Amino acid sequence: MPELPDVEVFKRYFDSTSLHKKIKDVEVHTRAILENISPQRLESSIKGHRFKSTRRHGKYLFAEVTGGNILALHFGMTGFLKYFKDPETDTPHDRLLIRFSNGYHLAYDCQRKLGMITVIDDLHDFIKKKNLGPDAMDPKFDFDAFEEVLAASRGMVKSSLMNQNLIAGIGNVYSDEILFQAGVHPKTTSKDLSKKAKKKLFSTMKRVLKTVINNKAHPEDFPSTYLTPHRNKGADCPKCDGSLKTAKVSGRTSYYCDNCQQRGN
DNA sequence: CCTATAGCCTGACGGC
DNA sequence: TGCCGTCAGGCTATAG
Repeated sequence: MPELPDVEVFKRYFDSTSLHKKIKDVEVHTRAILENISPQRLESSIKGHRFKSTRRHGKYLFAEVTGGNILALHFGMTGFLKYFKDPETDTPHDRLLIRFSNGYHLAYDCQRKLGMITVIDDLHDFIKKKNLGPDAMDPKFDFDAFEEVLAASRGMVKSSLMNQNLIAGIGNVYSDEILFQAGVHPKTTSKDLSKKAKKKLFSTMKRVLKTVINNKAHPEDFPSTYLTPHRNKGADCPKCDGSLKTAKVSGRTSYYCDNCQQRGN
């Protein structure tokens, strides 16, 4: 579930709660969540420092500490952050706990352990190693770049949108939303899209991501024509009289409306 | 080269 | 009541 907009909301939460505070202690509660680093090395990389800035690329969040090390976080599908003071209000699956000297804590919670945490020293090296495509919200990722991505992939357009090596940040839920708002059927093959449809898809992608971020990624606050709050079997289409359908695309359940979303065009 | 699928992981839910 | 199968969807590894 944590896709680009969700992680952007996490970033802002991190910024408003955890920047510039002295890191008193670091506790790794689940070492399986660590990638290529020991609990000891993670601890010594950030302990005694302060977070000075954060960045986001796709679904990854990066927090740089004084001294240069960068804490890299991925949220899998159940990850989130919580800043709190009272230990009673700790989350049930806190895999990493950062204690600040002001008495507050930042927990990284991830029930299903599908997320990951590591420490890196160079952002661009990391992005390169992970073979991540451009961030979907990066202004430099413009229509020409988007068109190249679609031209390079032969499969279904939903698969292209979700492929992190092509575009970083879009997952199952928001690819469905983008396709629904653009009126494109998820099983449309990329090569069947007209120039006009590609342009609409591109501008819709940017607009949907921005709208979701502006609504703090809370589906209940999305515009009434949005699909996301209706992701359950047999739900009514928020735009027409029909009901939503599901189909498997790239092994994921895709929600769509046969009436509102056309193949091709 | 490319895309599709299985599996990791945990908890919720429905059927029997 | 309680057990089992299925599903959720982030990713990687492997099969096609």
